[in-house]
Amino acid sequence: MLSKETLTKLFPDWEVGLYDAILNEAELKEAKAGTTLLKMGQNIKSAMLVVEGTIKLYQEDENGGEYFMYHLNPGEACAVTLVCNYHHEQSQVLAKAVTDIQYLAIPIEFMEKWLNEFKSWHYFVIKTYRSRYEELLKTINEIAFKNMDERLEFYILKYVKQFGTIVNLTHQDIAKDLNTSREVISRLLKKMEHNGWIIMNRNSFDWIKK
Amino acid sequence: MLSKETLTKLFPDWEVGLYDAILNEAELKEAKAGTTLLKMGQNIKSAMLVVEGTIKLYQEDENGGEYFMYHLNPGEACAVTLVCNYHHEQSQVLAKAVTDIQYLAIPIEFMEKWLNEFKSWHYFVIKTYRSRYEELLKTINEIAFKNMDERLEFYILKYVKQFGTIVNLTHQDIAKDLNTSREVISRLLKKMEHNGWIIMNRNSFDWIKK
DNA sequence: ATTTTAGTGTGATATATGTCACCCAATTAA
DNA sequence: TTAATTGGGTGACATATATCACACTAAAAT
Repeated sequence: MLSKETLTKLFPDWEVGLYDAILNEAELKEAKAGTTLLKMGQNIKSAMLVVEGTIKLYQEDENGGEYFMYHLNPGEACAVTLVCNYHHEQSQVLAKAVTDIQYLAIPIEFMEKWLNEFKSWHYFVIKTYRSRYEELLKTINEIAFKNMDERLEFYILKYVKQFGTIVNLTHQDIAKDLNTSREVISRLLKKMEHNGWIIMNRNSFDWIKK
Repeated sequence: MLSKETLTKLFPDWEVGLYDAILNEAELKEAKAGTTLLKMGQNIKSAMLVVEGTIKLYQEDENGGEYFMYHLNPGEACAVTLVCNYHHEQSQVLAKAVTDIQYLAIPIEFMEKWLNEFKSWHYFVIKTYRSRYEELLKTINEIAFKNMDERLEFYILKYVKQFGTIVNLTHQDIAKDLNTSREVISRLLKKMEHNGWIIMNRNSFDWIKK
């Protein structure tokens, strides 16, 4: 069950009334690792705040391509679901649970209301947009200017920062996230192994650079 | 001189006090077409609201590469300059005036203050972030999934939407914005000419597709 | 224990784009 | 008027990445 204490830890900057509003209106949901939480074009019916676990956010194209953009961690919210008007109701991103997760689902009709009622909610929304905007800028920088080897390193570093140096991903997983092919990733990882940046195992490798 | 009337037209959703605050605290500045208004890494000392003209926003990399992301028009604000805390003071984007422009410069010390004082400012900031976030998503979609011919078409369409079907850009201009080389753009435009999508002239072409 | 599947390695080749070299034509400067 | 500059066209080639084909091995399923 969700306690005010948990909320206080996750969202330390909120005002008291907002915790109550969450307790009254939000539903605490769970999802298994691997679940797709939000698809491109899907109608948004509730805002998503992460309580436990990690979510990965992707840009998705018409032909099933995906590009990984950033992680969402406990205390963070999915920006696109914080809809503050009724014009935008379609998701423009793909969201997947990477671990088992718990999240708060808040019906979007409260978004407008809470913006009026709670100053700390207002700040939270701005902070969320701002930080996600920055993540997107980094992503654009990578794709627009970097070759695949650098993008792969950047990708691995994001993983390592989240989960530690043992990278439990197959080459195919990585290839999908970077919208390239498995062979390309295999070859680049081999090169990293030669350079002494990683130690490779089946299904995983260890990032030991520096 | 800046009048309350002008402000009302540009920012119809604001509350009255906010217009007064702008009139008291903002400086109306001008810049010639081509001026760089904001560079990557530059300290942000004021928020930028467009009054007249058009600004182009770019992602910039260490080696001088640029990638065009979106336009800012009158009534719109540069999201990165709407700093609401003092941790982020470095610009992560490059902003250039494409036409002669007028803009409001608001010292960033008012950002925090106005968020507290004016509800309509708060909404304005959120709306700004939200719409820019969406632009970045589109940009990522283009770079991550599309070939240069499609990206060029998308680029031209953004121009056409802003300025009309006569595209007054050299191949070199376009190449720079898409972080590619002039020859590539020349060849793709030639192909579009063959397809009957454009009529080419020196220094410009006319987009006649459909 | 044997078969199947998933993960990986690697050569060969295709394609998109980047780079270089050079040309020509139009415009601008001298 | 002539020279210089800018914009554009195009072949040749380099490079990064995508794609195909196939082999090998560890793990999982039977």
